[in-house]
Amino acid sequence: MTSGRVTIADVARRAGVSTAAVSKVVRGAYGVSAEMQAKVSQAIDELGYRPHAAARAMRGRTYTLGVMLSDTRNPFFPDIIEGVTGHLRDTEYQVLLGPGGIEPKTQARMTDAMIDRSMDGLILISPVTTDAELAAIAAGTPVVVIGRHGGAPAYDSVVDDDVMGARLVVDHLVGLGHTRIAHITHLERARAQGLPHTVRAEGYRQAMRAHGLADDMVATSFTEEGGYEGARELLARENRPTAIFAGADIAALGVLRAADEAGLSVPEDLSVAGYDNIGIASLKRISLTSVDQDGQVIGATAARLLVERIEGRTRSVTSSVSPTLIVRGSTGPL
Amino acid sequence: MTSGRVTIADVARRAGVSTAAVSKVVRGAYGVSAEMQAKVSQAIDELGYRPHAAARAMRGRTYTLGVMLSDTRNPFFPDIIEGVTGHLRDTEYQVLLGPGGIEPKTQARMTDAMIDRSMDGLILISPVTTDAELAAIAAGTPVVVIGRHGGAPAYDSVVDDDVMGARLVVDHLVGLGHTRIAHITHLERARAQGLPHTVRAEGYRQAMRAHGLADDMVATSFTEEGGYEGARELLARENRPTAIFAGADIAALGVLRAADEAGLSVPEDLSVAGYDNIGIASLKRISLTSVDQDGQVIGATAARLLVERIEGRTRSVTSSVSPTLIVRGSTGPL
DNA sequence: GTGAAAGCGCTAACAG
DNA sequence: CTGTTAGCGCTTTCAC
Repeated sequence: MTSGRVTIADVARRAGVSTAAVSKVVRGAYGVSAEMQAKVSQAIDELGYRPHAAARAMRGRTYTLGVMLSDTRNPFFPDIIEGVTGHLRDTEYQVLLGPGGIEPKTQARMTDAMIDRSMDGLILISPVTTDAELAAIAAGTPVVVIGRHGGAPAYDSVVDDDVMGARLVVDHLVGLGHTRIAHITHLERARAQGLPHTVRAEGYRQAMRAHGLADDMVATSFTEEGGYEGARELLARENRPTAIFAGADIAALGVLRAADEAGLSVPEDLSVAGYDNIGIASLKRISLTSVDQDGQVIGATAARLLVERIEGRTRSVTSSVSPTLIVRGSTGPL
Repeated sequence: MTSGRVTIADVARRAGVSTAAVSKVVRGAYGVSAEMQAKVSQAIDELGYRPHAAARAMRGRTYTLGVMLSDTRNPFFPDIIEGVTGHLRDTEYQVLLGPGGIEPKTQARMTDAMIDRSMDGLILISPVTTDAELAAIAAGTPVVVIGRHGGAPAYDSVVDDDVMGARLVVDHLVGLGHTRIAHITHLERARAQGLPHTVRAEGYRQAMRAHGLADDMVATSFTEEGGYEGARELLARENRPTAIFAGADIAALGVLRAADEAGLSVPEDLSVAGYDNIGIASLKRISLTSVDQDGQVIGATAARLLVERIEGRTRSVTSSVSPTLIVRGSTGPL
């Protein structure tokens, strides 16, 4: 092993060509003869040359795409990530994930860090930020936003049709005879709009109104604990709901805990539904009725749109994925 | 907004100093007067200057640490990540996660990608690779390996005492009167040694022998499906085990599903224990007895060791974290 | 204590 | 089709 790293100059010397030629071969750029291609490729293999990403970043691309995760703990993310990496598997792009946390400040720090590192494009999952900030980011770097409704010209969007998802749940519960159907949503401190929970809550409200029913919402957080607290509050009411629709499965798990503790049988005494159809929802012991949004398709779509943008598309695209209702044992007739 | 990005030269011009001076102030390097410091800082704020990571990478550090994730779906990871990011919160370092997948090949591709991107250090979580490859990586970049026993001089290690964890489970089950205690482990295709599942299996075997009992293992995978399949196989035996110890909670969830489907009550007909104490293990409906390894501490420790290495330590360190047994409702007397 | 200047490895014109 | 050359933004000697 030589002292330093193998550079393009080493390869050029070995192959007896110029550094520019090596650069072209590496990038598969136009204008190289087959002979040159062969010589250089051989030298690359012999020397074990690997392009230095930072040096590339100074002039061209980094072939790095960043995915900003808003909450590492959300079991829905692995599906999206799998969709993204799966779509990019046979390309030159590498995917790096940035744990942004749930605070606007930490998320902003993360996106800044990704931009500082010259990433070629960014996928932001449910970013908690203002439209203005988002537009500012997208002005300098190709961006695809996942899970935020009401797209903007500056970036592409991939969303689940959350209004439809919420309606599917309400229709299902009403069909079972329920009328006192409560909803647990996520309390947002930031002034961000069009986030999934907001739209789900709005869809819930619309669907209830369409059935001539009064809505009943409580805002905690999309965590197991948040669902638990929300359910405790709802179940303590004198005329308690007979069904609870949690805006996320993770919160629905908390609802189930609260029901267990209150000695209520599910679904006999209380029907429970969630959203996201996370893996454990299908466990027999959980058997949670949930809305499935196919994270893999969402992730793959986001990756596709991002690459298109990087490669030149400027017209904004919004892709909407239709959810489906998965009925399981946690919901039943009144 | 000017056409290009704000560079160190812009700041220097504004502050009326040299670029070298600005560089020193930005890095907090030795040898700058308070006056200089103030002038430059002000110019940085006014211009909104941000250091260009790629340019820095050409000469010095990138202030980027990479965490290679071997399986995004493992619910145990968020704890580790939280520990890592928490420890690094008030430092200049940024953490980027690399989804390496479960294949040796994809993991290698990921670590290569991280090295190409000049990351200052790498944390590898349960990497599936040979000791030789690991040593080669660590020769060029500071590395901390999580969850792999039998450390090496080239890198630091943070491990859970898996032998102890397995013993805790076996002792607990034997104390409840069980003698036919089976273990579900992960089938490794690669020739990697010292991975957690291997050590847990070995710990299980040792503990069983210490009690004068015969071991009974089945190797599938640490997934919900793997646990399900393993349990199906075990429960189909004529003299079926009365207790199943799964090497990971995620697999234990599959065991519970198999038990439910077979019409077996837990823990009356079958005791089930897992490992990792993932969040949902505490849900009343799951109530899984499990071994807790405090991922936050593991993550924070790994981050601390990595920074120490980056800053010059060369002596290898291995940090072992003691697990604890969390007894819940899934295990009971025979 | 401060500044001038030489690169780090690569890409993008532009000549040949 | 191939080679020469000029930087990208930053850090780092080394003079002053």
